[in-house]
Amino acid sequence: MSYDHKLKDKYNPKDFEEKIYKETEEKGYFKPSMDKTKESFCIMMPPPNVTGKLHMGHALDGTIQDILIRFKRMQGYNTLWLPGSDHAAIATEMKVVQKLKKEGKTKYQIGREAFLKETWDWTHLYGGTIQEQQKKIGCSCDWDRRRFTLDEGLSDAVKEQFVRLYEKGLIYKGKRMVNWCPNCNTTISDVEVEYKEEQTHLWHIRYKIKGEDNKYIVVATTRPETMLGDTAVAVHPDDERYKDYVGKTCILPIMNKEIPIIADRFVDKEYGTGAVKITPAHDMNDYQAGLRHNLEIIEVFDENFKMGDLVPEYKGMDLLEAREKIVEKLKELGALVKIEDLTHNVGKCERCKTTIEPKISDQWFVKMKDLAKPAIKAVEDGEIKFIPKKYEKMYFNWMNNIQDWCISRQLWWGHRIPAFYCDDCGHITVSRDTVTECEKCHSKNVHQDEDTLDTWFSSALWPFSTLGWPNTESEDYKTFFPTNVLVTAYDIITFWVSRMIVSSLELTKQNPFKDVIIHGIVRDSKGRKMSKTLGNGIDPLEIVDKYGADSLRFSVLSGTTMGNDIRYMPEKLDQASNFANKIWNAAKFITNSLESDEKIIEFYNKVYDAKTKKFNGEYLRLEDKWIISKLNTLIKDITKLINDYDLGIALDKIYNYIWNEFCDWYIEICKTRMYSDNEEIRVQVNFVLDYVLRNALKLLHPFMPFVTSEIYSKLVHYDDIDIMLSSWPEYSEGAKFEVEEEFIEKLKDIIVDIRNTRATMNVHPSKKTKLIFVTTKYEKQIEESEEFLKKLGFGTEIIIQKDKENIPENAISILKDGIELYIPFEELVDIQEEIKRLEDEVAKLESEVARCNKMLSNPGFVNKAPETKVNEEREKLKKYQEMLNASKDRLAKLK
RNA sequence: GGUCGCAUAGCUCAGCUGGGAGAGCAUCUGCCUUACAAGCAGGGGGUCAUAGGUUCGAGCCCUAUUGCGACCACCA
Repeated sequence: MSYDHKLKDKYNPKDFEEKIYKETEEKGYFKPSMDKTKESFCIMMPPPNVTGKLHMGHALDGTIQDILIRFKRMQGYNTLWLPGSDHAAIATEMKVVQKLKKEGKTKYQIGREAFLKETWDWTHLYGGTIQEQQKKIGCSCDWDRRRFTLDEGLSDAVKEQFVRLYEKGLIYKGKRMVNWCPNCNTTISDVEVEYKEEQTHLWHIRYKIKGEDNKYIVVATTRPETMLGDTAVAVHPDDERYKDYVGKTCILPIMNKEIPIIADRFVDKEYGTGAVKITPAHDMNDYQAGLRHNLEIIEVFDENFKMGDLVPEYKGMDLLEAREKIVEKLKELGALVKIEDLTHNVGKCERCKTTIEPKISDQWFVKMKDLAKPAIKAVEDGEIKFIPKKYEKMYFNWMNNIQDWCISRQLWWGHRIPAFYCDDCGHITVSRDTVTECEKCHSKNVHQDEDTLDTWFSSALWPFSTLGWPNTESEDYKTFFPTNVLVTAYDIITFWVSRMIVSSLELTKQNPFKDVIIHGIVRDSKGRKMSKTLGNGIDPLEIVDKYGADSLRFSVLSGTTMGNDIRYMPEKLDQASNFANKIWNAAKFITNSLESDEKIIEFYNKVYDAKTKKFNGEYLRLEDKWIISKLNTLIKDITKLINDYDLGIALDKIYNYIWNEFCDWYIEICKTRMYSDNEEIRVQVNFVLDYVLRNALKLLHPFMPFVTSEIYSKLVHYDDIDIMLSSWPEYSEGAKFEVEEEFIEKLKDIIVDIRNTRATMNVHPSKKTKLIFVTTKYEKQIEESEEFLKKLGFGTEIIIQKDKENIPENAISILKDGIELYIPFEELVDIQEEIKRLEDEVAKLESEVARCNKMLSNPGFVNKAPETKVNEEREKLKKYQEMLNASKDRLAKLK
């Protein structure tokens, strides 16, 4: 059989990336093998918002997961990477609301049912784009198992969770001060509030102390209009100024109402006047204080955030208008002490920029304290590990101070709360199925709660709802749960990761995953967050288009550490595509000159014993053993690094091996053999080139799947397996050649030294001379390198001898541990130059010897440092001393 | 305010349980050497933020200071 080994002349990712993705997906390579004899490995992709577009964060997230999946797949695991998307309640609902707005409609006009239909339509239309984009960067997920948080199965899981928690008394309905957006008419989670600096005033108002003439307490407020609802004035308990007032009452102006003066630690003595008016209905802090002190809650505004009817005069007024009127009135009454300028942060709705109003309302809550306990323990016990570990602190900090979780949202797009109210007797039924009859009074007048659940309530189930839970008998659930790894950014540890652990432990009694890999955020080259408003975002798809997916993947990972933010340097893309190009050219060179597959395979069978995994060194040359040995170590390192999730370091190591060792050194060395007339020699070197490249490509494949795939298919065909399904290289003792490796390192040094020496001596590169090696240790190896050294143009003749006899007087010496090299440059050498060079060398060696001596004469070091370290130093000293003496001798002779 | 993190070459960052300061990019020098100039061979460049402490020995451990960042809470 003959195969096509030809690579295109130029590296151009467009020629093959899309093609390879399509082919491998069609062949079903992304699906799990479901081989029962194999261990399973599963990652759940954090579901991107269905409204989302691929950004650099996704690119990083996807790349990390894809690397792990491809790595485990090659290692033979039954691998599943399950993708999907999140319905993203607010984000999606807003998109549709905006669309309706353009058409001149509101969601209330068209009604809930029609609105949901619109939203589903929108979702079907735009929801798939991010998946297509993930394919472009090479994500090898099983797309057939893709899930959506509003899928039927997942919705059942959500109901199941709600009902179970409710039945255990862990979900309750309660009043809570929430962020309310008067424009969107909904509560907003704290995360969706953005703070903006605003110019305003601090109004100082005095409240008369009851029963004392001319004694007042002055409060400072930014919101005088809420004073109508004041039910107390608070001061700090340690505040000397107000000590006498605590326990007394004062008179609320305008309302002419008597309210108590209380002491509470939340008051900041330094701020304002140190006295605060308490309006429990319209301020988070005041509400809490109100609860602590049992204060009445008086609402000042009506539902539409106009003035209520506390004072008929202001009824229906806009808040700002009312503020003016009230301030005027206070002035009139002489209660206004002063107006201070103030800049402070005001909460705004992230979507519509309306000022957020705190509001008391009925909401559903999950009691978190008890649920959090096992979740904390799982991490404490190390059953769930965070990588890097520092993020466990963040997790603990959140979990140990956990508050009850408000899960209801006044939105339509989402899982509707499965609670049903009887209009006649008010009884609440929580049920998995739709309730049409009150279970208490059998009235048919029942209606379902209008609200939906927080998006995270469904995302919390993601690791198992996607596998069929609550059906714990499903094949996928049994095979893949608990999952292995979760990959995400640190900003959602609290909202998502913690809640998945909680839900999973409560509902399945198992940990949802074992390792949580936390990566940083991709920032721009100046270190700023990428954002739409700044316009500094980098579109990963543009990069794929220009540089290819492999380069994108390389650029987000190379030189990074897990967990740290990544400053995205576009220059890395050049580095990446240069690298791909380098491999391409090397591969082109190798495959173009390949002998026939049959001959190479025949040689392979001769040199390698598959049973013992051992190379027969007799058939290999020095440099072959060296590169194979290096590869062997690399395999071990990379496997460990990926298992430890040190992906950035792993990638850089492979990069370094391929470029600096394989291309710049090994291939250069091999050229003479590749052009040899002797077929045996050619086959031998072809085999090694192919062997090393093949395995290096495998190591690189998880990182850069496309270019490795394309090249791999052009190498010698031992079998027809694509690189994706080929087996991960294994470290083998039989591929280790220790002595030679050590020698090659020396040889490299020697060559550099020869070059440098010639440069300092001003010897023209074309001028050749004899090289005299003096060694008792490496005769054999030098003999093997002879051809190579000559080819490099270093010598006309290589002489190897055991002692220093017959060395010309003025030969230049290069001293290495175990080898001395003499270059008789007599007629070319400037004696003065050589003396200078030797003097430098002596100085260098002297300082080394001094350093060793210093350490060894330090009694602390000798007595307390580990013995191995001390011996190391002793040996170094001996070595340097010898070299120093040799150099000194020579210097003396020259002089 | 609470919690956590970061500070190392001009830039972006590595640096393991404490034991002679590293990579890539940039820069400089010499090379169009038959896979690759998107390349090859070399060189220069650092008081490891500051001040103390522990230690025979600190980039690494401890304390304080300065600067930057993140998360949570809050901003009457």
